[in-house]
Amino acid sequence: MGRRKVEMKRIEDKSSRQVTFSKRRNGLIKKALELSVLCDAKVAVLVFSSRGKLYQFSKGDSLAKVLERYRSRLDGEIDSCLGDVGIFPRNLVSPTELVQLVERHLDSPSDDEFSVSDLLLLEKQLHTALGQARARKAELELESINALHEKEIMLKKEKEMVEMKVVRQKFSESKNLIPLKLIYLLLQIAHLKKTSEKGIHSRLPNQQTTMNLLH
Amino acid sequence: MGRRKVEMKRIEDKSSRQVTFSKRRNGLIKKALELSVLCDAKVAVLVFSSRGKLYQFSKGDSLAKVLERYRSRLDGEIDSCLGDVGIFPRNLVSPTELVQLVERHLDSPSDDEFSVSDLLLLEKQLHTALGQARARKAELELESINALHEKEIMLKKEKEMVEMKVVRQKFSESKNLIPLKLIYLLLQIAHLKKTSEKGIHSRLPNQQTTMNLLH
DNA sequence: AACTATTTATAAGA
DNA sequence: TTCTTATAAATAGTT
Repeated sequence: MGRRKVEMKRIEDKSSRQVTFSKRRNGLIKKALELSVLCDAKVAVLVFSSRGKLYQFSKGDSLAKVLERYRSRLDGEIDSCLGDVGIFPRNLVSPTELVQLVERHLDSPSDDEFSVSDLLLLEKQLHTALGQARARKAELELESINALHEKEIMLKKEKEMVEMKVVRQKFSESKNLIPLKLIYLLLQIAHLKKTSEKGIHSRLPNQQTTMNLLH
Repeated sequence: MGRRKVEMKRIEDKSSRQVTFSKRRNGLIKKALELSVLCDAKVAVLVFSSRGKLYQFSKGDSLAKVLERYRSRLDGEIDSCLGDVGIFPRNLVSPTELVQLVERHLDSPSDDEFSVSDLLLLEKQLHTALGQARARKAELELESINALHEKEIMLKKEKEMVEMKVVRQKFSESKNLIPLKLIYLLLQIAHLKKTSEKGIHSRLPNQQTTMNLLH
């Protein structure tokens, strides 16, 4: 819809490709807004320029929620850390061995003072706190891409505080800390596997600290 | 762009809202396709109708990758690890049922506990796996320099160092044995959830076995 | 689901 | 880049 019809293929001229990108990106986001408003739908649009810059739109829900919703439908995606946790023992013991181990344990469980409900509660709390921080952060990001970084810092600190609060509280109540330690290790491994596979550059507790924990 | 101009507000008539939704959704996705082709960009569009049905488009990358890219900017991965651990049991059985199931196993008398040397071996194995993953990750990290990410990493480190400090302190006070059984239960449940949800081949003890163990 | 009168998006030009 | 404008494209209301 311009002076002439354009072929549907990559625009070779860099300059006009840039101009078209800018115009059409705005157009797409406008259309997305209209769709969400007129039809009361939840819409998310993510656009990465070829240079990697991100433009986004979402309405009807925080983008985080839209993504969360999408993730819950994902099929082949190894997206959950539990999936990763699930794989890892295969590298340590054979499946058969593992089955035997588990069966032996379940057939004659021990009297463990550790409360599973405590652990589940803690995890639930963590999940809630993190989810809230995450959703709020996403909202703020949508407001201002330019102010993203400063807000990120603030939110991280906020999130950190919430996390620490829960962790501290839980630890102070618990007499049995080891299970969390192991789970933490599992999560670390899952995380590291995931990030190294996908080339994501975020980090877990640094090496030195973790080493100390282990010995 | 029709017979008359429409106000930018929710269409009240349900039928015409549905028609408009369908038309504009297709339009939006077409526009997204054009943008990605003409300008060589990575574009993802997610649309949820008000009844929750998902329509999507992505090009230039698998949608999963686009989302992953977004997620990597949004959150540290460990957040989602914890988050996923936190929510996983819900889809399997009710939280209450789950807690009861697990506790029933744990509360029974024990005559078969893992030895300390078994646990030490497991830790050693975990440590090895962690180290390997970390090495792979370090390689990848050398490749990419991104100022924003660097800052994110620093923040993350800071946060996690504080966390680990607390964790380490607490652990140093503790000398408990590790309830491996709990870990295995978690793994089983995770696996069950995964296989039942996603219909993926078994990786851990197979589903039948695990089911039998749980009931 | 088609049709078409109109509005809207945008390609090229300034 | 931004604006202008001719034209292509999308679509609201109709059939």
